[in-house]
Amino acid sequence: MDSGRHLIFDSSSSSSGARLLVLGGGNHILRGVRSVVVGQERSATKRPFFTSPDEIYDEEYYEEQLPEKKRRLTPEQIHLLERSFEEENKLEPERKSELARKLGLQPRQVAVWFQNRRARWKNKQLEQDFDSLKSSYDALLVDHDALLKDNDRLRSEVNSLIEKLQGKEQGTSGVTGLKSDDQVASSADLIAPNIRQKVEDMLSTGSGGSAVIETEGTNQLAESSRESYLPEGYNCAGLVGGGIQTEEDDLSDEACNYYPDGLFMEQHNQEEAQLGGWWFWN
DNA sequence: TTGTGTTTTACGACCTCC
DNA sequence: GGAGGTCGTAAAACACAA
Repeated sequence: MDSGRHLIFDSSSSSSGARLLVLGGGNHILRGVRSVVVGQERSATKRPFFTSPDEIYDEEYYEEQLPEKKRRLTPEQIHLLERSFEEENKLEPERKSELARKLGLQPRQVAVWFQNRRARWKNKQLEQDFDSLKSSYDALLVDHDALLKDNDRLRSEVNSLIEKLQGKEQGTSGVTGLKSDDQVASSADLIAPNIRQKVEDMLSTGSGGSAVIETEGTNQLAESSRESYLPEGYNCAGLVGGGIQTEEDDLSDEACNYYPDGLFMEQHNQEEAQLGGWWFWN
C-alpha cells in the first residue's frame, strides 16, 4: 500500500497546522491533513505539524488519522446553505459565522461552499447564455437564408424582364440566356441604352410606382412583378455590381428609402460583391 | 466488481478593494 | 497589508454501465 509513496515535508508555516503534500501512491494519504478534518469532527489531538522528516514515516500517526476522509455535507446542511445562497450569494463575516454555528461547520467550510456554489452558478449562467445566443444565431441564420433566396429569386426575375424588354426592342439579336447572378453585370452593359434607362427609372424612384415603362405590352408586367416580389415593408432594392443601379449609388440618406425600418445593408466582402449580393440584417 | 465519468469539497495562486 | 473574491485543480465521493 505504501509502495511508491512520496511525501513533501512542507516547512512553510501555515495558519492551520499540518500540511502534508502527497505526490503519488498512497491513495489513503490525503494531500492536506487540514482538508480532511470536517466540522466538529476535527480532532484536538491532531499533530499540528511535522517537526522533522522522520515523523513523516510515523505509521502510528497515520493509523490514527486515516479514517477521517473528506466528507460530503448532509442534505440538511446543503438545504440550509442553498437557502442562504438564494438570499444572497455573497457571504458577510457575520452570516458566515452564523451559518457555521447553525450547521456545525467551520466558517472556512461555509466560505468554501459558497465559493464553489458561486462557481457552479456561474457555469450554469454561461450555459444558459450560450443556449440563448445560439438560439438567436440560429433564428438569424434562417432569416438570412430566406433573404438570400429571395434575393436570388428577385435577380432572376429582373433578368427575365430585361430579356423580354430586349426581345421587344431588338428582336432576336439581344442578349439571351442569363443564368447566374454574376452575369448580371456584364449583360447589363449590353442592354440597349434606352431600355436600360427605362429600367433604371423604374427602380430608382422609390416613389411607389411612378415610373412607367412605355414599351407596349410590358409596362403592366414590369409594374406588377415589381410589386409582387418586394416583401412587405420594403420600398425598393437596387441591383449592384455594375448592373441596374439606383440613382444614388452611395446609399446616402436620400437613397436609403429602399430599405425598411430596422434594417441596414452591408456588403460583406469582395466575393459577395461579385455576386451582387447585399446582406440584410435586422 | 471494476472501470470510467461526474460532482463535491478543499486548496493555492493570484487579483481587487478598502 | 489583510480580507475576501475568482480561477484552476486535486482528490474523495458518488453514479452507472459493462
